Amino acid sequence: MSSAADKAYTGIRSLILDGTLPPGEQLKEEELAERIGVSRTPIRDALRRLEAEFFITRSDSQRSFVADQSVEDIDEIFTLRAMLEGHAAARAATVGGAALATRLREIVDKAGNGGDVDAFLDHNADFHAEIIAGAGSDRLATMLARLVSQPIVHRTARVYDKGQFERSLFEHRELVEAIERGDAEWARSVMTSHIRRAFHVFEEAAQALKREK
Amino acid sequence: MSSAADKAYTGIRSLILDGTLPPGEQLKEEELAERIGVSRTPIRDALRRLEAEFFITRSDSQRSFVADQSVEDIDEIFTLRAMLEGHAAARAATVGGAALATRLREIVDKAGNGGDVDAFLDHNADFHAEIIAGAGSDRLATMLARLVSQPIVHRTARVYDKGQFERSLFEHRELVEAIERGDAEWARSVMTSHIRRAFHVFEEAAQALKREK
DNA sequence: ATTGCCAGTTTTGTATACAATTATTCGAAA
DNA sequence: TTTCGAATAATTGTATACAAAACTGGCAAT
Repeated sequence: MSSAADKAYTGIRSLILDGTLPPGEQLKEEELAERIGVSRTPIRDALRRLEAEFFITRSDSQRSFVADQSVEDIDEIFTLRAMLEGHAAARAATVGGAALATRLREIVDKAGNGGDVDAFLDHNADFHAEIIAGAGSDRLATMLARLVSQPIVHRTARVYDKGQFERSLFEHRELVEAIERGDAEWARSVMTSHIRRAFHVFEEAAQALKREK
Repeated sequence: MSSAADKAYTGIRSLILDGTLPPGEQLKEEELAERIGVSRTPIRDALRRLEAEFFITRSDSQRSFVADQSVEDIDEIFTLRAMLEGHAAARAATVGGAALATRLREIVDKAGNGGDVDAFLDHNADFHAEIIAGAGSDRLATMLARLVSQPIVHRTARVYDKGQFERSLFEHRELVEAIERGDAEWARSVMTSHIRRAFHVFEEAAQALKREK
């Protein structure tokens, strides 16, 4: 991908993810351009992209703001994700066949069951990507990509403890089994629960964090 | 909205909708700029927007092409739309309350039951917009807006006959009733059928068109 | 005190020139 | 004929200057 626009995209994204630009903050093209070290043109591109991915919202007068991340917003994202990805799993079970099941099993087998957060995140990303690809729907894949690039989704896994990693892996294995047998509704259910559970883990962690303060 | 970018967006959209730019055709920024009468900058904006709405796709080297519209593509769009809008209806039934039901009933009552295609399209757009707004989920609304702006969705109603308009109105009334009673699953089912039926109407019309040739 | 409006400031929109990348053509070698 | 590569053309990317629009603050009228 083009260098400056990519730099702008990842740069702004990082500033949002690490909290430098908090929710509600206005994003000014010129300021960002100076900060990232590119001109306004690639910044504008990046803002459009981030808007498509729900990272930022635009006012009616075209001003950009960092999107909210209230618990309601997160709930909304997880709900949509559960629905869309449940659908992806169902379709994958229908059209993926044995080949998909084999690829998924390989990914699951490679996953260490240790507590390495980054290793789990890699495995998790691979696994979900394979299922989404297996569903064979470009638009579905695009919509999910836009939803899942949301900051909060990334952070959720950080609050997982060892037991939750294991539980996730167990669910992944069950999903492989469902897909192996071509049972669409089983696959959908497992995926839906898998994602809804992730939401509640996050929710509890967020509340615990709030109590600490 | 800004004038040139808007002109570019609607201009390119029209060129795609009326078939001047057929599926698969490459869109060249400079050529479009000349054609529409603006510079490349607003054209680029418009292309990004049209990409978000699945009107165009980009190659790995960032070249833009008019998106395919095979029956499979249409099926995919209607399937996603049925799922998302079914969810919207369910949520609307849960959170919308009597106020939403009243607004919906007004829209339905205002709809003439004659065969005026444009009048029906207006009513239909209003009705669905009200339900989506009633669901109170910005991201869901955004995703649906992107899906439904697809060319084919617009064209579907054109092939409706009088009986199908009446059937649509009937379903709208049933939806109001479900929302009035706060029955989320009833609302979801009616909406899902409503949209899936629309798909099959389109599908048949497409096949009939093919046979004529 | 409140409202409305005007001037100044800030921010985004647009055009355009040039740079970088990607595709294509054409000819030479196998 | 086919394939490879270099030259050339076509296309998209980026920076920048200027235009247009939106916001802000203060002042006047009520």
